[in-house]
Amino acid sequence: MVWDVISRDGIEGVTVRKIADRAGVSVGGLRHYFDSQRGLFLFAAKAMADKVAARIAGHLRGDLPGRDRARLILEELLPLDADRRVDVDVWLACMMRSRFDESLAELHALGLPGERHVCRLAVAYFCGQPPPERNGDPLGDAHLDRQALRLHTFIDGLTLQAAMYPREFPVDDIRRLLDEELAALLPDEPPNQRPGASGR
Amino acid sequence: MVWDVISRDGIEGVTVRKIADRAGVSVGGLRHYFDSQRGLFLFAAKAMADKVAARIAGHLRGDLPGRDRARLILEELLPLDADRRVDVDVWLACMMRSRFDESLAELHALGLPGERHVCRLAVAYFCGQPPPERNGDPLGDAHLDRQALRLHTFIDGLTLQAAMYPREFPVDDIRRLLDEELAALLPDEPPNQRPGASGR
DNA sequence: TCTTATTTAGCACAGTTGTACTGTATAAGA
DNA sequence: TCTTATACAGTACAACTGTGCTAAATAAGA
Repeated sequence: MVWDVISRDGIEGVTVRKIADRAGVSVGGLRHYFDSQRGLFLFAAKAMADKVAARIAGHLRGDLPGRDRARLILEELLPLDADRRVDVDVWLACMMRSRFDESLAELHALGLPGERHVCRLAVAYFCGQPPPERNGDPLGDAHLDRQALRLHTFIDGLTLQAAMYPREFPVDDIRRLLDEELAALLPDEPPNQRPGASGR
Repeated sequence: MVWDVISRDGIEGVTVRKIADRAGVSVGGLRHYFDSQRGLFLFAAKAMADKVAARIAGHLRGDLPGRDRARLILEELLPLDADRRVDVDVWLACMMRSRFDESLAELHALGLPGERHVCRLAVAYFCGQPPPERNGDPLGDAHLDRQALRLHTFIDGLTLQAAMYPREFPVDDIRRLLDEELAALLPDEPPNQRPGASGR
């Protein structure tokens, strides 16, 4: 689909003909479903976002220890396997393009708040706090909310670096970096006690 | 120049005609200096990298308190004014494209190590440690080097977020987030003490 | 002055892109 | 059966792209 093309050739390689070829139809056939390229693009991007959101929602059900659940949630944002690598490539490309392409404004508006909410969810589960209800709600504990935002920024950076330099960021390293960051940001002791002593 | 076009219309808006228009020459005139579009692109990208590197090198001279010097260095990587916003836009666009455009492999290869070295420099100055000499050298203190890599990832994330959502990241907030991260990552205690115990 | 090299302009050309349009199967309903 | 709506294929076209080529302007040297 569109995703593979973006992930393989970059977002500039997305042409109606290439997509039609890959989908096994003709350009006219494609146009029957999408009246314009922007429609196709928006559909693909939203479908991808929905897919990731569904995977995350799947981790909200069932009963796991909070920290495991938090890790599973956050790992959906990282390029830890072929699927998620494609997701990240598409996501970054769409975010980049949405800065200049007005037709992707909808995606742009949902991107940052969506990720932020996911990070808040993860932090809440990690610390055994009640998760925020609606999308923009901050965490009850102000300090914890700040840590959630720091985590968000860190994850965005890690995503970017790992996506751009996959050779320098093998999967195990990404997981380890995430774990270390979680341990440093949210030490499992009463918060006014010395938070050092993280694994060394 | 090329930079303005990238920053205004995105990297996909970079065409020889638009650049020639903006530069006040004709397409033929441009071609006299750059035999191909890739040459032009590479030149612009390297010139931008050199400009930023020169600004950072300027902060290495003179004598300032280590922490101020560290902040000045790191702030060169963040979109804190119009110039640096353009730099960041161009840099992100080039990094993105260099994943698929083989002619930018040189840039790609220098991107991550360069940023990493800058972060190591900043951390060294911030903590009064001897700065690394050559580009790939890690910090002497292994823990400090890990913190430098964490800082690097955080800064990449902050850069990305601030570049994509300038409205949600006013300059003062970016500065504050950087300061908070520095304070959290590198608490100002005697260096042989356990890291952590950041006052709260 | 004439000669020559450099710099710039303008145009042509082939290739690619998004999109509109026409025709043709296929399936369903009456 | 005929009718009709849907799902495609194929093509045409205008716009735009990078690049090559030719010619003119300009500067410099002798």
